[in-house]
Amino acid sequence: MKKRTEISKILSHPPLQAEVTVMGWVRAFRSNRFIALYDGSSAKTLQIVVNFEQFDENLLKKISFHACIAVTGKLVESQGVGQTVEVLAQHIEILGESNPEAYSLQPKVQTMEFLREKAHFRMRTATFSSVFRIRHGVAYAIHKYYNDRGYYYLHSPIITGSDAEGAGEMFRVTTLNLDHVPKTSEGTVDFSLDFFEKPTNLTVSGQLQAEIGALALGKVYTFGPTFRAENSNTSRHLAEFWMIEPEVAFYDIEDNMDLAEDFVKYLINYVLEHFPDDVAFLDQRIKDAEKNMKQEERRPMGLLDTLRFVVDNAFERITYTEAIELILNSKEYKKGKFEFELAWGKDLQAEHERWLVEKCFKKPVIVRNYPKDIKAFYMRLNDDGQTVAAMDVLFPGIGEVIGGSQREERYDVLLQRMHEMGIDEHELLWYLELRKFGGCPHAGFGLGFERMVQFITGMGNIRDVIPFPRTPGNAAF
RNA sequence: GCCUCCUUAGCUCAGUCGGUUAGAGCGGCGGACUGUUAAUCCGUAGGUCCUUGGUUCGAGCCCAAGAGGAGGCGCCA
Repeated sequence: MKKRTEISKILSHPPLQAEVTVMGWVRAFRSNRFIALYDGSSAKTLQIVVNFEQFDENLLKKISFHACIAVTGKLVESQGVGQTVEVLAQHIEILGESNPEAYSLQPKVQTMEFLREKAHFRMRTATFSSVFRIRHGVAYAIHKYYNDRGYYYLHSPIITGSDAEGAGEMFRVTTLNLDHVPKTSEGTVDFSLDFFEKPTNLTVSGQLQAEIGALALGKVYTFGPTFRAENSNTSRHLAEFWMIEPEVAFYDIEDNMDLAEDFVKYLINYVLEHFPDDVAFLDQRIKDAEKNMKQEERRPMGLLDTLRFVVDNAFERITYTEAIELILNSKEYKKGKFEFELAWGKDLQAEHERWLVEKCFKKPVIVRNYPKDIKAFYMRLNDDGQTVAAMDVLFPGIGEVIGGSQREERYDVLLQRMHEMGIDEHELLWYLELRKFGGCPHAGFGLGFERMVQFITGMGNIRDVIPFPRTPGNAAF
């Protein structure tokens, strides 16, 4: 294959007056003369100028929307205002035709719902290519952040024999013949004949295994797929999503909050620094879409301004008890603007979290020290005996992006909490033994990867920031 | 799991009180133009009004069931 130059390289260091060969797909062909070509390497297109009198008419007709072409020509300064350089085409080859009469995408704004059903084509659009470039950037930045700080990447298992995490409904993993399920003499499923000789599921969290790592390697993180079989139908939930779970020995809840805040700010900064064109495009895309919307439906701030604001300001840190008081004393609550009643001991509803973030503080909020009864068994009991050292990081628009805690390192207290919450201690003997032998204070959290990408890209639906979303009733592609 | 809304041309939608031949923009196709940036201008084709059943002289419109989709809530990341 002839050597090609990537569009991003041409745009960043233009080899003016040199002959270049570019290969990519047609985003637009205007006036039978100007091709906007993209090849995935940049959010920007490269303008190809075609002197149509010099080319065969049949060839020109095949330069249609999303057709794949190779162009050789001289790179020159552009005469137009929309771009700095352009290629004067000397030779054009059609690598892959795209018959516009039959092709399902069109050069116009199409709805996210329509494009979601065309997942094999949607990545070709400007919006989705920007989203997935940024998604890659966030993933890379996660590894870079932890690697640069001496953390070890720990691979927690995807198939788990434990169903005690309590993080949600699980997907069963089995090789049993579902048409003829073997039964025990009691009539229950005989899992001793299954592949693992016991019931197994897809993981809902790598946290408990990460704790094993933290108590040996000091600082670890997991970053992998997790699965929840909840029948969740919202723009913030997926059945298959990716989660980052750092776990750190000798960290308490304060250290944990510092880490969470520093971490997410780093990720946003990384994208702002390395993907400015993509962020600018998505920012403009949202502004264009909001032109036809009422004032109250628009975002309070543009995407770029929101990201800069989050990076430049300290997150608000309050306790659960303070949060309850703020909400109960708010004029909105007194006027009955909230759907759900609130009282100490009840979990904050989405509307309460949104009020704290978007109305009260107008910035990300970390809420800590929740009542023990509404949180998981492994969270460390505070001295008041009523609350646990849990923390949630709440973001505007998408709510909870991080949930974490200082873990209960005291064997007796942990055992007691497991009994209180009906957790079978025999299932988690290994977890208890971590406390019995060489235990120490430690803490960690889980960051929802797609929720983070959703926030950074400003996409309204989490299904549009993962290439192939899995949701109830949908596992296409 | 619960609640609400939607389904009309390839796409996005309009369609009045139930009334004759189903409307627009974009896209496609044909042509004109040629330094465009969502190019522009002229012309043109394109419809199982989601499906099934019902009410009615008459249904895109009303009723019922089903299918598909979206939004909100809960669960959480």
